[in-house]
Amino acid sequence: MKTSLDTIISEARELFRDHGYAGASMQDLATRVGIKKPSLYTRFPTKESLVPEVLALTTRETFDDLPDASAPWMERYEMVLRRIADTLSDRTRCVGLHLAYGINDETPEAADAVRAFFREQRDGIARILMPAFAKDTAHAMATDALTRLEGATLWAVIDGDTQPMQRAVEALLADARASGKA
Amino acid sequence: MKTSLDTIISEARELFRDHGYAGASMQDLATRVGIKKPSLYTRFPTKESLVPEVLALTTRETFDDLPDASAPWMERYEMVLRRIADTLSDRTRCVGLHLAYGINDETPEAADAVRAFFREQRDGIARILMPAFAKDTAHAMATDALTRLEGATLWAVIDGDTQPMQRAVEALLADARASGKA
DNA sequence: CCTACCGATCGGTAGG
DNA sequence: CCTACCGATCGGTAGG
Repeated sequence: MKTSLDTIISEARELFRDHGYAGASMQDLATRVGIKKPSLYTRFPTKESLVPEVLALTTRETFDDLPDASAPWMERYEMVLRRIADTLSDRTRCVGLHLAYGINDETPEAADAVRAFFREQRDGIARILMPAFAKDTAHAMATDALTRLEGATLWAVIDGDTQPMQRAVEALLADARASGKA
Repeated sequence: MKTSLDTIISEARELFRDHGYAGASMQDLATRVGIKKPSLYTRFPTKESLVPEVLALTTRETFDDLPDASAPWMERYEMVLRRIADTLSDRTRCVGLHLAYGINDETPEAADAVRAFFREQRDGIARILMPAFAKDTAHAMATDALTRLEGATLWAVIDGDTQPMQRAVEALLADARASGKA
């Protein structure tokens, strides 16, 4: 029975999240999915090639099945922020941030994928805010929302404390409610 | 001529910041400071033992030479936030965050040092806010300030964009001015 | 999907 | 502060 691509990508994500790009090994990944290391290389030509797949999976999980654009923007905004915050609280670290910190000039494809990932996250959130805010404002708000949620993972990592994450969500929602057009 | 401890610690910090704990090698560090790898081990028994030193240096640079406690709290708060933000913008990544994400159960001394580092950062900022806020409020504000500054490094890393960092500083200062006792 | 293997590099040590 | 070395592990390949 062939090990599914999705299983490999999902396990690779756990390794990248917990150990970073340099700290995650192809041998560990092979062991996790129950095959030998050379078999991994029949699906993925390099370790680096796993990065775009891992991030694409995360993008899908972030934005799939949101209420459609006919729903109130505030409802959609709240849902996406809570979804991101819950995932980060649950997994402690953000795989995108760990990869962003860990990739460098020697892994340019991975670097491009990380950049694209966070731009998609930001643009996806900004689009939700577009009905109620000017384009530039929506972009800045989306950037700052991600900034606060990502930063809050620090306390989850060192203390297991997810209160800063919860405070960030509530503050962001209150800001949006206070300044957005109904 | 013996290579000074401070030089080694400072160079180790650059490596940890840019490559993380797993990605920084003792060989690279030795090459940077111009000695052979075994000579490093006459000063530091393990790679892990560099972590507390690196973070202690950073704590000193964060809090040394602030205006003393007789100065207005807002002046001291602004100075420490700008100092942290400028360092993070300048270096792109935060060494503490990269280490926090990279250490694990196999490096317990490093994990303890990272925890202590961020508690000191938070407590140092909270103490500055104490004259104007209740203790719990000051702690939460300090935690959230660090959260936002650390999160803003994301955009510095992926885009070289330091505007989110500047927005975070201005927002934090405005919040403090609005809610603090004169 | 496997066994077997490659050169390079890892953290760290022996011994001077 | 050095030369020389240790076993382990790295990403990746040959060949079936």
